[in-house]
Parts: sequence; C-alpha cells; structure tokens
Amino acid sequence: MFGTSDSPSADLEQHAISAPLDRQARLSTADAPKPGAQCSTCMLRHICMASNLDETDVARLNSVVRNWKMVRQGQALYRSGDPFQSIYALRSGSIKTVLSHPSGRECVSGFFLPGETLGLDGISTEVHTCDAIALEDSAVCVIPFHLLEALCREVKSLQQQVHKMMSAEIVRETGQMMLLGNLTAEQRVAAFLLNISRRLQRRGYSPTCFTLRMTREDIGSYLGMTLETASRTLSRFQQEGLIRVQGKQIELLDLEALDLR
Amino acid sequence: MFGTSDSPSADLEQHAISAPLDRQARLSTADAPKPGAQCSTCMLRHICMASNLDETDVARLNSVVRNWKMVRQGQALYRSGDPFQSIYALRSGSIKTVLSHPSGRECVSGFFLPGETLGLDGISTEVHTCDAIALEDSAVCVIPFHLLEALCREVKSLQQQVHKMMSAEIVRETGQMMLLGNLTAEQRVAAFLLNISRRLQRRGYSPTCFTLRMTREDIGSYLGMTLETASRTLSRFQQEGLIRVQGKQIELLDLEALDLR
DNA sequence: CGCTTTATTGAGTCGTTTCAATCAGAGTGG
DNA sequence: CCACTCTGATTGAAACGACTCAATAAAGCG
Repeated sequence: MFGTSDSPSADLEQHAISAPLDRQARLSTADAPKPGAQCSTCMLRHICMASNLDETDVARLNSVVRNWKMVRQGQALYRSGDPFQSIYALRSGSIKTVLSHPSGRECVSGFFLPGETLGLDGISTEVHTCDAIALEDSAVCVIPFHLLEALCREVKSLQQQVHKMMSAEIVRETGQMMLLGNLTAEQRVAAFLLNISRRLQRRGYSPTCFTLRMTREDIGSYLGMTLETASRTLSRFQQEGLIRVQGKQIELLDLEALDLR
Repeated sequence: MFGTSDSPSADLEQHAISAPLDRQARLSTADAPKPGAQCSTCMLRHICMASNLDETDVARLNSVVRNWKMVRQGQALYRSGDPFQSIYALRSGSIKTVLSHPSGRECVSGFFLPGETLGLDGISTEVHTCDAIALEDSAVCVIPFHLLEALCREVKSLQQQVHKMMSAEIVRETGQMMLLGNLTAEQRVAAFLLNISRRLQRRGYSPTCFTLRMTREDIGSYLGMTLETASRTLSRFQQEGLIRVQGKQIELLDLEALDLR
C-alpha cells in the first residue's frame, strides 16, 4: 500500500472499511481462499471493474467474484508458467509483476494498487507470463475468468467494462514503452512519482506524501535503469527541492517542476 | 509489406489471392470504404481474428466485417484524438503506430503486418490515442466495435478470440518494455529482426530475406535509440556476417547468433 | 535529371553503468 | 540490551555505450 499512514496495521484498518479482513481471519488460516467478497459495500467499487455498473449488474458481478485471498509480503499471487484460471482485483496492499528473461535477468513490468486488475496477460495463452509478487501483505478478489466471460455475454455493461479495462492496460503499457524509449533517467523517475501520485489521489490518499513499498532495485528495474541511478536521481530531486526523501517515505514538494522534467 | 519479392506490385498480387483487391478498384475511387470483405476465402483467416472459429462463426464474423478500406503510403488510418468506432484487421501492406508526446517528441509504438489488429487502444477512452500510418499502400478490414461486441455476446468462441487477441497485445507490449528497459542497442536490433522474421514466417514468407518498409528513424524510435545507432548496429551485424543489408533489403544469415545477442 | 529524403559513417561529448565502499535499518540471538 | 548479520540505500570514481553534431553517400520521386 502506498498510503500515508505510518504503521502497516493502520493501513489495513483503513481498507477494512471496504474489505472486511478482520484480524482474526488474517492471523489464522492465512492464505487459503475465503468466501464473501462484497462488491456492493466495497469502497473500491468505483475504481475497479465494478465501476460504471448499476446495482443489479454489480450484484451479478459479485456472484462471480466469490472468493478473496490473502497474499503475504514477498509471496506470489501467481507465477510465470502457472495455468491461467482467474484474474484478480487488488483489494488492499500492493503487488509488483516481474518478468523473468530466459537469460536470468528479471524485470519489473508493473506496480498495482488497490482497485487495479492483475492477470490479464494469462488470457492469451492460458498460462501466466509473469510473477505477481506482493510488496506487502495484500488481499485480492479472485475472479474465475470463464465465469466472467459467461457473465459478459449476458451483461453488456460488464462486457464493455472488461474491454475498457483491457484496453486501458494496453494504453498504460504503450505509455511505459514511450517512457523507457525516449526519456532520460530524470524524466522517468519524475514521471514515475507523478504517476503514483495521481493513482493514490484517485484512491483518496494524499498525492504528495506517500511511502514507496518497492525497493530502489524494483524502481530501477521498472524504469529501465540501475538501482544506483534511481537512488541518485531521487537524491538529486531532493537537493533541488522538488521532493523530500527519507528511505521509502516520499514527499512531493513541487509537482509542476517534476512535470516539466 | 515485409515480403521477399522485389516489386511492390508483386506483393500486392500475392495478397490479392486472399483479398480480392483488383487493380481497377485500387486505381479508381481510392480510399473510400468498400463493401465485400470475405473472411471465408481470405488467406489470413487462420492468422487474424477469425482463427479458431468454425465455418458458421466465421460467417457471422463476416457479417460484422462489412467494409474494407485502402490506406495509401504515408496516410493515416486514424489519428490520435479521432473518435473510436472500429478496430481494423490489416489485410495487406504494413502500418506503424505513432505516439505523439505533448512535448513534440514522436515515438513509434508498433509495426503491424497482415492479419494483425489495430485500434485496440481506442476502446478504453473511446478516442484513439495514437496515429496509425501506412508504411506502404495497405488495405484493412473495418470492424465496427459495437457490432463486434454485440456478436461476442452471442458467439462464445469469438468472444474468447477477442479476449485472447487483446491479452496477446498486452503480452507483446510487456515484452517490448522489457526489451527497451534491459537490453543493449545490439540486443534490441537483433530481437527486432528476429521478431519480424518470425511473424513473416507465420504468414508464409521467407524468414531470412525481407524488406523493412520503415525508415531507420522509425526503427530507432521503436527500439528506443537514435536512427544513427540503428544504422550502425545493422552495419556492424553485416560486418560480423550475421546479416546482409542493402538499404531496406535484409537477409538474415545467422539466426542463432542473432538470438544470442 | 535535379531535388529531397533517407542512410551511412566519423569524432567528440555526455549520461548511465559498473565497481566499490560506506551507511542505515530490521531482525536475531547471546 | 547490545553486538551481529543481512538486506537495502547512498555516494564516489572510472569506464563505456549511446547520443549529438556533422559531413557524405545513396535512394526515391516528380
């Protein structure tokens, strides 16, 4: 989670408003799928797949989203090569996706925040093509894809929503390609910070003050640079008064200046 | 077109086997949409959206794909900002997609070969987000998206095909991100050549001997390097005996060595 | 055929990487 | 409770790869 609060437990409680993860369930049977996702009362309803659906359609979507699942920090929601069955809506926490090149190189291809959808890569070959690793203890709604497809044949608005979601992922990646191909390290880091900022804002968090849950290595890998360059760039931004950095804690001081990079 | 033949007209005729573009139509009313796409007799049937569909489903798809359209070299199939209505299946020719950054920079985000689908980026916002420019005289099937969506609600196999197509585009772009972020200029050019080679082979062309219809600038932009670096890298490959270059004409001499880059 | 665009090649510069050392923080166990 | 270790972050200096600028050559086009 990229929230502004200091302690992880506070973060969890914040999400618990929308996603009822009571501490007991969390501490007991751990990572087994659990029933009872409730779209209608979920605070992320207007951000995730359920957005733009009316009451009855949300209910029908909910009938497909039967389970949710915990993923502990560092654990995989799925791994490259796993057979594809479901897509996942992130409820709380944060997840990175990692591509493993045959040569051994690893490459972070995305960071996901609550309300965002993971696993779309698996549809084409029916096998997942990357690892999805939790950056902190996280919870996801499990959406069996064949059920979603069946429902999409009946509910037009849901079908459209799913298509838009997939298209949005395509657009997001095109933008990232552009960033990697044409921008300097400084520009990439600035774009990255602003991107996170905007996504947090949409979720009701402070757009200027947040903690990056991923390591410098993850950031570097995602932005196509070494961890040293990522670190140096953040330091330089701090020297220039654009941001304040304290390890993973970030404060954006001059959004416009960042935008001009 | 990336075909192996020398003259453009030979290329056109080759495609004319599958897509009945007679020269008369081509020379007369030019770029207006034309009726009469015929999926059932199209040679690209097993490569494009119609793959994995049985006879009756292809016929139903065909009822939606009512028109096809010529796009002359250098002209736009659509432009960034155009309202989104249709996706396009490339029948013959080749097309690049270009992203225009507000700052004025342009960036090639993709090259498309016959049988591939363009325009998926427009679904999410109902506005196209890039320009699609023909690299040579090209022909596309026009697929009104709302009709396709309606049909997908009725034909499960088509729905699945469309989902797989979109997912494949996501996977393709993830791979490109990895390439841009983690590989050297040499590795990128090698990967690019091998990628083109594989796609041509699937379409029945020689995988080792083809013409690149795009400029060095396009290649460089697509691969996140300057046109000079792209040119130099091709020259170096030639010196090392991996390929033969003669302007846009390419011959791959040592596929394995390219793969090891 | 001349004009314009595209491609090639060279030399110097600059940004990023590499290698290496140091520092900070979290978790562990004596 | 404090040393200890391990991982992650920061910073410096040298090396290298890609870019920029520039000049020339080749190819496409009217």
